[in-house]
Amino acid sequence: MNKQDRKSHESEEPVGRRERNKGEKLKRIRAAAKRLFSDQGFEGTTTRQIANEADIGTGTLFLYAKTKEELLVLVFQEDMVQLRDDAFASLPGGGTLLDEVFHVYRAMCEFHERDRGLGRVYVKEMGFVSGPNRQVVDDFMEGIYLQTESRVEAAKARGEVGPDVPSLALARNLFAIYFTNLQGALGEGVCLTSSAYLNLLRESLALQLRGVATTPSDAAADRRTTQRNNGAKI
Amino acid sequence: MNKQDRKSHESEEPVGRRERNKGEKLKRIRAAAKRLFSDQGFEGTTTRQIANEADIGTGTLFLYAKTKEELLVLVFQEDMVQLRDDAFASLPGGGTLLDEVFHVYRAMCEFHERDRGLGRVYVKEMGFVSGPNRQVVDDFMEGIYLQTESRVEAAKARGEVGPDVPSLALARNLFAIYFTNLQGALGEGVCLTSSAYLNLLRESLALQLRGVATTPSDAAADRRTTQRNNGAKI
DNA sequence: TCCATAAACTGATCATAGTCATAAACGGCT
DNA sequence: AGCCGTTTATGACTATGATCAGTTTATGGA
Repeated sequence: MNKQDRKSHESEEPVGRRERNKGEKLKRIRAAAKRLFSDQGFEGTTTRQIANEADIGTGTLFLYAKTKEELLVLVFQEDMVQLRDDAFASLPGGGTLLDEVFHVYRAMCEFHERDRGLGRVYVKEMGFVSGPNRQVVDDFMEGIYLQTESRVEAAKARGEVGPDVPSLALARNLFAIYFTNLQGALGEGVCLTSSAYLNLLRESLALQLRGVATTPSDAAADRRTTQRNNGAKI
Repeated sequence: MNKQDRKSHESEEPVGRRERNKGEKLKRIRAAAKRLFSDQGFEGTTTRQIANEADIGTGTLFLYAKTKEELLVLVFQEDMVQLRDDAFASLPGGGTLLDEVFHVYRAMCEFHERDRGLGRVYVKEMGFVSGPNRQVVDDFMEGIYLQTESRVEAAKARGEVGPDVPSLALARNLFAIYFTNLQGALGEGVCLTSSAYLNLLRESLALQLRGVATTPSDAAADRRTTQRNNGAKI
């Protein structure tokens, strides 16, 4: 409260020197971690190197990230949020829901293929981040789900998806399918941008949309959906 | 080849002392790791403790498991394979495919709930095991998929599932849904045996089976499927 | 039986993630 | 300004996963 008073008549800065310093350091840490992880990989980089590059003490680093893995989260967050929103923003019009979902997840695959080592650690740690950076991951997922739900709603409006289908649950299932495929492919040596892999992913996503019904009526509608292959040549 | 010759006329043992010793040690390591991980958790146990309990040198341990995580794989393998096969073997007759799949994954959830710390590490490492123990994980997954496919085929025979549905892809998707739900629940504090969580899981699996179609025709058939709640009380 | 080779074993040693007691920097108060 | 409680910074230190050069043990042939 005093801080607010002070701020109002002494400075236009929204924060004191303390906060500002903290922000600066965090930025430096992010930059250092990003550069070093990219250059030397995750395991090839030591926390000391990062601390050094960020020009802080080795102990200080762990005030900003409880573990080395959290540093990675810190780094990836920026890129991934950007990527996610770009992918959703660049959806070409006139496609099916499958086309749209595949478009997004393909973009993510392409991203991870660029640095598989980092991708591996990221995928591994994603689910088990705790502390303040937990929020970062949660927000990222929230964004995925919200934007997917929005596409699902649009598909409902087109009559492509039944009105009683739970959007969030569907979004979560689609992500689960993407994520587990990703995990498998990163674990083995499978190339995430090979058409073999991408087709597999697309078919898996299609299967979630198609369901399991016997009726040949919507099997036709579905075949229409499945065959538009969106540039992934066999 | 010489080994075979020798074996045939000098001893009934299928292996020499060397092999036998190796087997013995592996057993001791497994037992030690199991006991210590259970008692003290994964992170609370040091590799030295395990080596000590198994009565081998600290360096020897790493001849049997390249990393500490591989020790975990070693331990879980026994339990999980057993659990998996028990779960499939104990399927009550007369249920839908959803009932059957849910039965299996619920059993696994119950198992992991007993030791969440171990479960967390297991889920984390599962996908990225390399070296000789990679095979252990692959075999486990193979078993899941094969047995699930077999249930899918049965469902096809009942007319519950369309004949053109790819069994393996479906099995993989169902596992993906289970696995990602598990990961999320272990990451947060969510109880894996709470009916809230189990219902969520069941609904997610149901959604994969139901698909996204508008047709109310099989929505009816599906509702029948979904409501049999298999003991998970709300 | 004895030797030569290869395989398996070992604990001292290393590398590094993460801790902690201490110190510096800060902000509010008089 | 000058003091005081609080937050932030620091690097020596600890704990532990993993390695490796040297040793032991098994094996198969002479």
